[in-house]
Amino acid sequence: MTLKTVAERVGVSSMTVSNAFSRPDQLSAALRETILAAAAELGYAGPDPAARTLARGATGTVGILLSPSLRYAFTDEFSAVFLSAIAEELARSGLALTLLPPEGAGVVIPTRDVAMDGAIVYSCRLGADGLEQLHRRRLPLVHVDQPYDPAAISVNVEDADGARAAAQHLVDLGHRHVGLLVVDGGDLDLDLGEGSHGDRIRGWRAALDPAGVETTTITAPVSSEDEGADAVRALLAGPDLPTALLCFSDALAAGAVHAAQESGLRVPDDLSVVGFDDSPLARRVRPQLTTVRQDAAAKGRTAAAALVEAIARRRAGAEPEITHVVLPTELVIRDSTATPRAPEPAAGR
Amino acid sequence: MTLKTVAERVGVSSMTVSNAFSRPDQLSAALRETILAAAAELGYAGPDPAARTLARGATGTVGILLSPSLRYAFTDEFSAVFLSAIAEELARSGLALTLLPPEGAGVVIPTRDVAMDGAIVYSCRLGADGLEQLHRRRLPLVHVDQPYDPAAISVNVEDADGARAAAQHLVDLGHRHVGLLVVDGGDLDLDLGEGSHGDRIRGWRAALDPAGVETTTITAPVSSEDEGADAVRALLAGPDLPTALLCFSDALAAGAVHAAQESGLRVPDDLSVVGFDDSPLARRVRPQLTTVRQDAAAKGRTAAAALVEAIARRRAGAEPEITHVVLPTELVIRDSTATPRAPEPAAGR
DNA sequence: CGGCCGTACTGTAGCGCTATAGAACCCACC
DNA sequence: GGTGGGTTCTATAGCGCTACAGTACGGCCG
Repeated sequence: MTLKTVAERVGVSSMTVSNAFSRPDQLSAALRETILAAAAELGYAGPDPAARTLARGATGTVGILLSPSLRYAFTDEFSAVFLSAIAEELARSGLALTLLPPEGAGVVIPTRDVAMDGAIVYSCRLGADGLEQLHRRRLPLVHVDQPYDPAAISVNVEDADGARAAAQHLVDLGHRHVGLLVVDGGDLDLDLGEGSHGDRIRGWRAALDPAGVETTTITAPVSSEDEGADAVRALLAGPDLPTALLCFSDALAAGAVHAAQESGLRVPDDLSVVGFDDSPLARRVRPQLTTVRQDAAAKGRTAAAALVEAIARRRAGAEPEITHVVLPTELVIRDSTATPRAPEPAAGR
Repeated sequence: MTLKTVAERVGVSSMTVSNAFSRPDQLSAALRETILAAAAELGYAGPDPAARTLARGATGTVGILLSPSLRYAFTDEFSAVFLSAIAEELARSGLALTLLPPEGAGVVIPTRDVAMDGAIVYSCRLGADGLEQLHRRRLPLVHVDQPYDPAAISVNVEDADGARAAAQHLVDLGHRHVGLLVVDGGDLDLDLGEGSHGDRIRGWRAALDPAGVETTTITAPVSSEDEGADAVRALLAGPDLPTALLCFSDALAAGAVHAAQESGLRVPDDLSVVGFDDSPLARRVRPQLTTVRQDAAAKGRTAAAALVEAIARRRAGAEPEITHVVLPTELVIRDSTATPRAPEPAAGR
């Protein structure tokens, strides 16, 4: 059941049937109707996508490499908005979005073996297998929240600036001991972390260290409310509590708030909590979270649009245009931060 | 830069190079090393996926058709867990997951034009364009939360039973007027809705109607906390309030709880609220939600596994085996339901 | 020493489609 | 009435790979 089957049935060349499906302006409307009717009657669904892909050199799909786990991307509300914005922007160009498992399991490795027109790389460890395979394929690529690479089209946000503003806010309120709640994928070097992660930590430090603020770093395995709560429970069980907590994400911050409230602390009176992202969650938590706003939907749309353009240039045979977009962040002060309850007379330690 | 380039460089046939990449057991280890080294040196990334797809008849990708909007799938936490379970289960077979925009925008229509080995159809309107295109392609398909179709492999949950149990719980508590908070995609016939949606409504009614309970139906455009809150705010602004609310999802129920609390009502004393799904959200809301539990991860894994098997059978030339899995639901009684505050002396109306 | 098997490699024929160039024909228009 | 220019349809040559059916050869056995 191919183009040829239909062509023979109608008595035209297979090229004409191809045109009936793919380039309607190349034949008369009447003949096209005849052909489409014959195809429908034969149960022919249209040109085989695989063959078309090979002949045209375009797949209609774009990949996204998410790390560390697929689960994180869906669990985190901010990330979910980002993903859906990408998918929707791509849909406007008729492109589907393929989620690429970061590590190939067996003999088939999606990052190497799935046909696609380009890919978005989202907060992946450098050196990850999948990332290297994508690069080797010379696909049009857009990096999002990755460390700066002059050779790669990238979309980032002002992570460091936003984080610094958040930390400065705590310093200004008078906090002298601040907890840092970050994500530990397992073997990241936290203080020299890559991409967003490292930038935020560096941003916090840029405000805290010069002010002589004591810090305590705690980690959650992934960015989720439950993991954030667990990490903070462990912190609260120990001595020498910080008076404020800077969190890598709103999800972690929300978990932190719950854990604090559970153990009888009041937020912000006993513990100030700052999130990051300003996901919808930030306004649902009570008290509403002070956080650093970034626009997930804009980030997704920007990345998708950049990739669509890169693909178009490639197809036109043009040189790729390397662009580096940096979207703004903004400190949003809500109800989860306040002056520390009993300001310590002097710095501890 | 093709197989042939590498073949000529090494001085072997292109078939041998192909084997070096795809069937290591077909050549000596030494030659394979030589070939791989030459490929690396030339910057050859491996066999072109598009050509391989055409020649082998397998793509390494599976589609998922989500409706009504991509956004919903990510926004709803339950659905996010379901999706990530699918993606993870597929990854075990080396398959990637392609998100298919439900309606094609332009000349390229993913459901018709993207190459894939099979697809999962998730809570889609029957008659949706995308759905029909997938069927026409005769792809291995698995339906999830779709209306019963004897010809389609399907995974469903006991929506009606779960919903009936939830409604019966309210009846047993003595509620005589219950609100139904459902999703209105725009033009669904609510009472005869399809798939999960209709089943849940029918389940509620199966307990409420025989007991003579008065019902008020309100709708939210999508299943999200914010939309649920909006819908309930509108309800609360009117007269003749129900004493309990049955919600299509936990997200809607959570929004309902927030809206009720906002306007000074206590849950469950002034208003009982029942969710559906038992997503992680249900335990985060205060009071914790009474809800109908279904296992999102199991549903995702089951659907993915069924599709993988259907693809394998197809590849082996075997007849498809039509299976219909129905996963259990379970009423989970937590803190958001109670006896109505001031039991009306007799039925109203 | 001939026959037979297993391993290692090769040649060819597609997979189903589309790009491109070109053939056939009709319609003006000078 | 010839010529140029549309429009409509066709023939061919790939796209880059893999399945399959070989060929070549070394070793082992009777």
